[in-house]
Amino acid sequence: MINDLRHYLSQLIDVSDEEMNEFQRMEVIASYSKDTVLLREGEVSNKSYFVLKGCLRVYYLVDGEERTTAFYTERQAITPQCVVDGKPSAYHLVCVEDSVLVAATPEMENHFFTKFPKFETLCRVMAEKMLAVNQLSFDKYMISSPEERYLHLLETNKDLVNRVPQYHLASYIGIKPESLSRIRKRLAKK
Amino acid sequence: MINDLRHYLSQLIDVSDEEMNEFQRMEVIASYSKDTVLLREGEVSNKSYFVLKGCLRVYYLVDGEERTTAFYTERQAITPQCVVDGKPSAYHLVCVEDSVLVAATPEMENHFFTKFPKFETLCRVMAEKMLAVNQLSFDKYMISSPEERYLHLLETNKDLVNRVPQYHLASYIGIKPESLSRIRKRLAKK
DNA sequence: CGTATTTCTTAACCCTGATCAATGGATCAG
DNA sequence: CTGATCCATTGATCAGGGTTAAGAAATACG
Repeated sequence: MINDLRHYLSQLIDVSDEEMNEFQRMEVIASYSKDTVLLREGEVSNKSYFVLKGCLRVYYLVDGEERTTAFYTERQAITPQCVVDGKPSAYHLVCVEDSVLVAATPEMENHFFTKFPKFETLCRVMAEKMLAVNQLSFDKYMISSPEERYLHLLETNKDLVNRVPQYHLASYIGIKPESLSRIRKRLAKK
Repeated sequence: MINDLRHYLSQLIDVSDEEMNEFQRMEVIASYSKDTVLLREGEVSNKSYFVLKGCLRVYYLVDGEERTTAFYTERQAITPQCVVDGKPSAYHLVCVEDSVLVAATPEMENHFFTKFPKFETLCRVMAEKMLAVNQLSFDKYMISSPEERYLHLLETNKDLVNRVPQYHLASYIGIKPESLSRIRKRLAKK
C-alpha cells in the first residue's frame, strides 16, 4: 500500500525514497476491518486519516437514530474536529468496508513538516482546496431538494451508491429510507 | 483598520512592525459600499477576502431566484472556489453592508509566505480549522429541520439575525420568507 | 440448501413547507 | 405629504417527506 501512497503523492509533488522511507518508519499505514470504530462520539482522538482503500462513514446520533453526514473513500482525507479543537467529538467515524488508511497525529505531521518543509505547503494547499470543495458541496446540498441530491449522487458518485446500503444514502441526503424508495420509484417511471 | 488586523493577528502569532508595514505596502485593505458585487457568477476572480468590518453574502441563482448559502462577518475569511480551481464561479459574492476587507491574490500570499514563512503555517492551521468548522456547520445543517436551524441561528448568531433582512435568512435556512414568518409565529406562541 | 437477519418496498394517513394571492407596515424619493 | 417600493405577514390550497405497519427481497450463515 505504501506504493499507492507514493503514486498518489507523486502526482502532486516530487517524492524521494528518503521521504517514503520516513513514512515507513513512522508506521502510518494500517488495515481496519469493516465496522471498526475509528472515533466515538464524546471521545477526543488525535488521529487524522487518509483513505488508501475502503470507505469511512461519519454519523451523528440524533434521538437514538444514526444520521450520516459524510463518506470518505479512496484518496480522501479527514481530520476530525476534535483533533483540531481538543473537544469531545460530536460524531462517530466508522469503516463501512475493510479499509487501508494512513493515520497520523499532529505531532507526526509536524515532525514530518520540519524534516520536509514542502509537505507543509502541500498540506496547506490541500486544506484550502478541501475547504473550497467542502463549501461547494455544502452549497449544493443547501440549494437542492432530496430528489435532486439523489440524482446528483448518481451523477457524481455512482460508485458510492453501489457501495453503501440505501438506508445510509437516504440518511446522507436528509430523508428516511421509505422516502428514498418512493423517489426511486418516481424516477423509474420517467 | 490596519490596527484591527494587527490586533487580530497578534492574538494568533507575534507580529512585527516590519510585517505590518509589508501589509501596508501591498495595499490589501479597502472599503466597499453596500451592494458592491465582489464576484459574479461565471467570473474567474483571484481575490480572497478577510472581513475587518461589515458583512458579505454568497448566493446562487436557481431558476432566477437568489439562494443564499453563506454570510461572512468580522474576522471571517473566504477564498472563492474559482480562486482555487480557476473555473468560472458558481455563485455571487456581494456586500450586505458597507464593508472593510483585506483582499489578497495567491501571488501576494506567496510573496508574503516567502518573506515571512510563519504566516504559511498560520494559514495552513487556519485553513484546517476553517475546514473543520465548515464541516461541522454542514453536519449541523444536515441533521436539523428549518425550525431548528432558525433557533440555532438565534442562539449562535443573534447578531446576524439583526443585521440582515429576514428573506435572506429564510433563504439561508432553506425555506421561503412566508415559511420563516410562520415558524416565527409558531415559536412566539410558546 | 433452508432459516434468520438485514435491507428494501409499499400503503395509509399526517405534518410541514411551497405556492399563490392579498394585505399592511416601513422606508424612501420627489 | 404622497406614491412607489420593499419587506413581512396571513390565508387557502397543494405537494412531498415523515410515521407506522406490513410484507417482500436480498444476504448471511448454520
